[in-house]
Amino acid sequence: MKLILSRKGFDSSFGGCASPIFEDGSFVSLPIPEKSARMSFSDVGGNRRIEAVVEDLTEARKKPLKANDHVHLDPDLRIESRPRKPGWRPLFGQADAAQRHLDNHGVEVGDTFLFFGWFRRVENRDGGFRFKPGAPDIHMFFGWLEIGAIWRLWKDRLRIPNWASEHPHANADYPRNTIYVAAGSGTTYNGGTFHSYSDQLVLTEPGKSRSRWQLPKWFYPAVGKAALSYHGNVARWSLSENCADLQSVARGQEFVLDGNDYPEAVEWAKRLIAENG
DNA sequence: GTAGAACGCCAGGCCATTTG
DNA sequence: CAAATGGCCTGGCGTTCTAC
Repeated sequence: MKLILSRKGFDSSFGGCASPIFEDGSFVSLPIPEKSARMSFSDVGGNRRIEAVVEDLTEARKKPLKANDHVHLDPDLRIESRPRKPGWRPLFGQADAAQRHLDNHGVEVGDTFLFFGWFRRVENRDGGFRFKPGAPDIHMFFGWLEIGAIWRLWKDRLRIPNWASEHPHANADYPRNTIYVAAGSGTTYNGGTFHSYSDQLVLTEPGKSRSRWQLPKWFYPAVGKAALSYHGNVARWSLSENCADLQSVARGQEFVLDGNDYPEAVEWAKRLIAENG
């Protein structure tokens, strides 16, 4: 099995601010703006009115984001984000160079995506949201998807089932357009978002900038084995007593780790999902 | 000819610095 | 505080060079 650490949601260029962690510890990864998309912030919050949060957090900017700005809802992990058709399951679409990276690493059915993004605590003051002064910017896991099927839409002729038709990569014409479907059967599936904040979900080393990560010790690149993709340079890594520290790369969306080379990864991911999913 | 190596360029992220 | 700017980094990919 392979693990794929996947950077998704608001970042410094798309969205331009952190996704919020609320005062009760719950959080939501904000979908990135995309003009040509079919849905807006107002359409994808479901029980969580993310459009209000987005407007509050960006209103001081020159070009604030608005509730009816269109968004690319991907990965689509929360059933409650939208009214769903029967049979719905979490989906994740990828294309272009990032999809090639996944192909090159042989990502296949049975592998698991762990999605992370840029998060920061927010608080509610005078009826509006704002980032909590002094709260750190962190990279944090917010959801997962175990691959049950891969729709290689760019080369295989197949009909997208009705329940998946709203996904932004469905009936779209991206190069190497591919959709990953959550594993499962019937109404159960293995994918979703984590329910609330836990230190276990945080990648960023406390007190450091968000790209400096603190990982389990076994993450450290083993001699003769493939390192976490994009992170083969050992100078990026350092070992301390209990963990491996990593200067994560600025570039890249998907970082692949081969469970054959790092057997601890399988249990680690299972536990992360079991305890936070 | 053809496969593979070498090269240069680019995209797309984060971040330090500067500016307001 | 936030916004703008430029630097840095690494895999993808097209082009050219090299070996057979």
